[in-house]
Amino acid sequence: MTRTRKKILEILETAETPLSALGVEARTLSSCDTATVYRSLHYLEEQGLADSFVLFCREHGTERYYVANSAKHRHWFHCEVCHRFVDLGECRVEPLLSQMEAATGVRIRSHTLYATGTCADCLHAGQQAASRSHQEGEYPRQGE
Amino acid sequence: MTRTRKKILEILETAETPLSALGVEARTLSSCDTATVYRSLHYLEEQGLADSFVLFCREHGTERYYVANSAKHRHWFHCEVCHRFVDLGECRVEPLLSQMEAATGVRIRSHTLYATGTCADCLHAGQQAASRSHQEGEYPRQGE
DNA sequence: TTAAAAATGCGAATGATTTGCAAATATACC
DNA sequence: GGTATATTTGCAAATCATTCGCATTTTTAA
Repeated sequence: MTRTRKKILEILETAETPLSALGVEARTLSSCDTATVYRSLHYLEEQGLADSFVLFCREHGTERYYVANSAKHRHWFHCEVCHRFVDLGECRVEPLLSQMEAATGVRIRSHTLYATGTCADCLHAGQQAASRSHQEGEYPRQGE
Repeated sequence: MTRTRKKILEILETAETPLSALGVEARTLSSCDTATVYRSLHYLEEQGLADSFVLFCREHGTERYYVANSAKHRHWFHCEVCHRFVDLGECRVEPLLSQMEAATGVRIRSHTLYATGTCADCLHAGQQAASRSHQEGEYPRQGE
């Protein structure tokens, strides 16, 4: 493995949350070219050293986020207000997916699950705002 | 609601699978401009009449797919070989998400879950190919 | 060390999605 | 119903993440 790829893998491993390609590039202090970052991330994913998922948010648009695959597979929450990720813990949908596989005859190779909404911090900030302005209402819950 | 938006909603409602914006445009027989299709899909989603999720696949890259929100929220499987969607049935992760909400203090507004791999049809085609060529192996199962 | 293979940097290209603006359509009001 | 106002549509140009071609540099294998 090349120096560049090692460095990028290390960035993913030490990050506490998923990173976009641009986030990774920033953490190399722009010592790697953008194209190289993308190619390295693809490489790491092919090698099973990284996982990724695509997420859309108003602020950042559609971007792909990467996490190191060193620990157990986890799922993430993305705050629509502050745009930070919150760890939702280890994957617990495997059993459901196995049932779906059995029911439909498909062979699942990978899955993507994430949730979006408002994180605890922003929720508190919002409630304070609500008590001041009486404007805050309930967010309807919807799936995707 | 305008004629255009009605037509696009109807396209989503009669589609058996999620559609990309370009898929929707094709089904209007290109009678709507691309920008209008995108704007209408955004409108329908804002109104809660449609849901969407972003999916990456080798063949089509990163695209956003839309489904009508008339029926119960469902989850989808995307075949990496033939690129068709397979219905995985009604959402069954709500209870898990509620637990995650309680554990982390976040407020979930929406979630995305889909799986990718090989559909039953392509699996059979692949097995036939395997019995001829002795090339087909196991796909490692991984999450995202 | 040394040739061949693979990776990197740079700049240009791609492709989905968005935006500005003028024309067309829908809605509100008389 | 008919007109004024607000909203939507079409077209073309712009964005933005991501990818690609190609010359140069780094790795790998012998």
